[in-house]
Amino acid sequence: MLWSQTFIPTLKETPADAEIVSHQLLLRAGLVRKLTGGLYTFLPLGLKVLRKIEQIIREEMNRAGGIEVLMPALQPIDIWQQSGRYETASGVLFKVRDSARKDWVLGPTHEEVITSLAANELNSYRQLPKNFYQIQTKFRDEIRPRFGLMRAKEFLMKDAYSFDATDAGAMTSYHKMYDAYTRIFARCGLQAFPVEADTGVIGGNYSHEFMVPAETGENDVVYCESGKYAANIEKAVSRGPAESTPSESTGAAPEKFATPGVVTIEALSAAPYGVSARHQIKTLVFIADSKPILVLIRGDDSLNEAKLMAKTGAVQVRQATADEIVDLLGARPGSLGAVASTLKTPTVPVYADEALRGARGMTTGANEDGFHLRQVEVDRDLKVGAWYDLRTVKVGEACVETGQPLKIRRAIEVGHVFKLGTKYSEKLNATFLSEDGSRHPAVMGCYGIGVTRTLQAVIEQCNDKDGIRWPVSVAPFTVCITPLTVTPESQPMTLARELLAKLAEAGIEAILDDRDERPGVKFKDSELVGFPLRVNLGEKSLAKGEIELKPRGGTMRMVPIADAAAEVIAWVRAESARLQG
RNA sequence: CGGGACGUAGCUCAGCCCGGUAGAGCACUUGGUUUGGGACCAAGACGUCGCAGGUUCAAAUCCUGUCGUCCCGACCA
Repeated sequence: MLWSQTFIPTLKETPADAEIVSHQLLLRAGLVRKLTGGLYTFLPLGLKVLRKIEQIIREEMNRAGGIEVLMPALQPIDIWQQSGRYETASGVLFKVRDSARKDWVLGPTHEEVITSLAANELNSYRQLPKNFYQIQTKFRDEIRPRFGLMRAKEFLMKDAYSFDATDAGAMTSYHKMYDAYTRIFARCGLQAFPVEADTGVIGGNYSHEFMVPAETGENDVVYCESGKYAANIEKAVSRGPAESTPSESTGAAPEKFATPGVVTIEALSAAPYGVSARHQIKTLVFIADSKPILVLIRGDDSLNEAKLMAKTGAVQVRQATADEIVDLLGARPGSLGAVASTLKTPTVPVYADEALRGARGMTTGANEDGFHLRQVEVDRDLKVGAWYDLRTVKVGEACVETGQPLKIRRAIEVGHVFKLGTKYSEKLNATFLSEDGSRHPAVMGCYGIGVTRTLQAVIEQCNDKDGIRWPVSVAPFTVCITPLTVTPESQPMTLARELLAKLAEAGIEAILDDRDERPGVKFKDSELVGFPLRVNLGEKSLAKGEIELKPRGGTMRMVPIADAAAEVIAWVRAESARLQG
């Protein structure tokens, strides 16, 4: 490929609306251009990278037994109503109306479609297991698209769906995908690691996310340095808070005291009250699937809403408004409590975090503005409907596996594997006949990789002050041939064309920078775009019979003209081998 | 949806506070000189100052509304 015959609009300056380095480099290296918020055009080099990532995914999915299909992006709403997600996922659904005024959905994911297919086509245990996958555009009405391709309204995703006859079979399918994902990210040159994950609206009961460590990620990962435990903070557990919960008896009954104007944990910890956060019970009011619930957390802990949803099985949870709270409890936020004798509506369900078990000598709101209760004993004074682990793990707490202090870091989620069970197969009638003639719903799994997000994650992880540093496996071109003179019959240009042809013969994709630009411009551009290896052909070196090999981010090496092609091929093969996993 | 910032040339930005004929650098066009790390000189082209309304003799500048973008939060498969 000749540089002059493709389209690589590099930018010297950083675009104002790109905040994080990978987004800036996507634009500066001429890989993508924005149409509007959350929608991007892939330019030739960006598209080449995308295709290479897709190819790696295809190879590994095929190796793991995946069968490629392509499903419609435009979907009828009835299957979404059938699965129950027309309501629960309505926040991200793009809906469109046709000329007959019928409504459709632009697919944000494809469980409904693939399960409909399975319902029709997979009728016998003899056909199982099956694992279908596709690489396809997804549409999600993200509330706030951001960071370029990281969170977009339209993006490319690889999604796979497995169908098994048994739970054990489903676990095998799951682990095949888990292993395939490990290989895929390694081959893309990404350091990605699996963590235990919450399943969210998609449902199911077992799940891992593949995370790329990055400060700009949108996820917090809790991990133990031993490597024996890692989990998304939405799911993470520990051996409990660093400081124990008070359990000493302090009195025969709760005692009401005036706390005018005190509506925060901090204010109650300060003089003149001096009730440490650890001695307080935080009472939160949520509306879970349209019904109010009380959630109790120790004062120095914070509620983990993902856990609340997972543990209570609620599909939609939101904080109650101030008015709803006054209606329910007769007091405003800041004076709320769950002490049974103060509850205006004693039937409201009360869920408490495990850390509050057996707590005594606690202080909590009196459900009367400006008053709190002290000497509260949880077992004696409260009616807790259910105990759950609802708190968010904090740095330094003991790892459940090793007891070592846990750490937290930010990360980008590039892949997610779920064991779904029979949630969708039951609702959409994807059943099969087993050997004994009985009918069962297929046991499903689903597995996603954000292809466009993976592309950007590679940039986020592989860059320096000069630009991108593509791993050879996904680089738009592995070699950039750079003659410093480009007049057609000059020695640099002649040798450059010969080298391009020899590399092509060896199956190596190179780009020849035939632009009539000063050397500095070409060097800067090739480093910005991030080709793994640059070959300089300049009059000075050629006069000495040498060609220059400059790996991106490495040191220059001179090789005899005659050996150039062989040296380049050897370098590329060695680099590729390193990523093959 | 709440909070914040910003919309001026293709890009990065100044001008706005304090109203008075639209600016710089880069990019682009032409000519010349250069040619191993984002060259230099000269000439040139490029704008309904996001949009709509208002105040005013006069609005990029002040006021109101609106649209868009980015960030934080909420939300999020």
